[in-house]
Amino acid sequence: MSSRASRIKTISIKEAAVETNLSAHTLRYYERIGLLPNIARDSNGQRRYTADNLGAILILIKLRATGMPIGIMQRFVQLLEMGDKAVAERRALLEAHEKAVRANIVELETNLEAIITKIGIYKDIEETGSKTTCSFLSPRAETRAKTSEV
Amino acid sequence: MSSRASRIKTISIKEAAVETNLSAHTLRYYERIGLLPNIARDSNGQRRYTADNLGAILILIKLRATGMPIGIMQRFVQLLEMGDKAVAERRALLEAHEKAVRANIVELETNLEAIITKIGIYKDIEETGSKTTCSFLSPRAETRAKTSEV
DNA sequence: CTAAACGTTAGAGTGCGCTCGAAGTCAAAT
DNA sequence: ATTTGACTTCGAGCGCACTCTAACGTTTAG
Repeated sequence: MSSRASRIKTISIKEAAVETNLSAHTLRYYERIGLLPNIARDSNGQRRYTADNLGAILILIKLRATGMPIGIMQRFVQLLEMGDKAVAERRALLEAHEKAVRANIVELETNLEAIITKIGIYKDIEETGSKTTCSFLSPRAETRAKTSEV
Repeated sequence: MSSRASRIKTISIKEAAVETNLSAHTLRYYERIGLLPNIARDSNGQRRYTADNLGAILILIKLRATGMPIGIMQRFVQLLEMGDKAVAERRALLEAHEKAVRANIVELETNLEAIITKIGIYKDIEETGSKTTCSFLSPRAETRAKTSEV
């Protein structure tokens, strides 16, 4: 195999920040709290990010973007550090998260439905100039009198 | 029309909390910050919630559950208080929110895809007992050597 | 030689959305 | 008469995920 020293291309924290769309502050923060172990340093003690590091960061970003709390991400990274013998646990963790995200999406869609219905009611009001008492569209109010109209 | 006094059924804050799944604390908080104007009081100064109030709360909850920031909700409530002459603005606000929520759902789905792919990779590892170098499934790492495996 | 540009650390601060605590009022139950 | 319990206000506190500051070190350009 080939490995005579650091033939591997690495990038600075600033470049990594650009690549990942995180701030350098956040990259350091993630490292501090254990989400990014094994970030190499150069002779001046400055961080050098490898392609693998970036790959790891990108998946962490996806986990965050889907609402995984930092605490669970820390657990996930711990499992990563345990190597193949923790693959099953890692999978279980991700599957639990998948379930949570799916539930979240369903909740968003359901609530969005109701909001869209409300938009429709506003359209009607704008067109007819007043509230067409079409009460089955709105479970309450909006077809009502003065108080607490929605 | 019928309205001889308070023939309208109202409920206490505790009951409203149960109905809405918010805490009484949160109901008071929402009122304080202007999300719930016009909550009536009884002779002892205690809050009494009408069905219309509950209706309003329920839609506020849907807005929050879809990620609308409190600040925008305050604006929405202001528009509500202006009555029909602000219907168009209200609709615009909700339509902007609809757009944001749709974008959010798409983002969740996209990221979830990537996570599910990773779950698939873990399944493979569990089955074959090692990493089948099938690099097109994983844009990086996981099919790699020791460092920063994901 | 100095200044700018970039990095480092430890720790403090921020913004959001609640959540709670303290001190007080009131009414019904004992 | 007093206790219980639900309510009130106001302000402080909390958890999360950053985000920034201060003080300092190193490298490069003029």
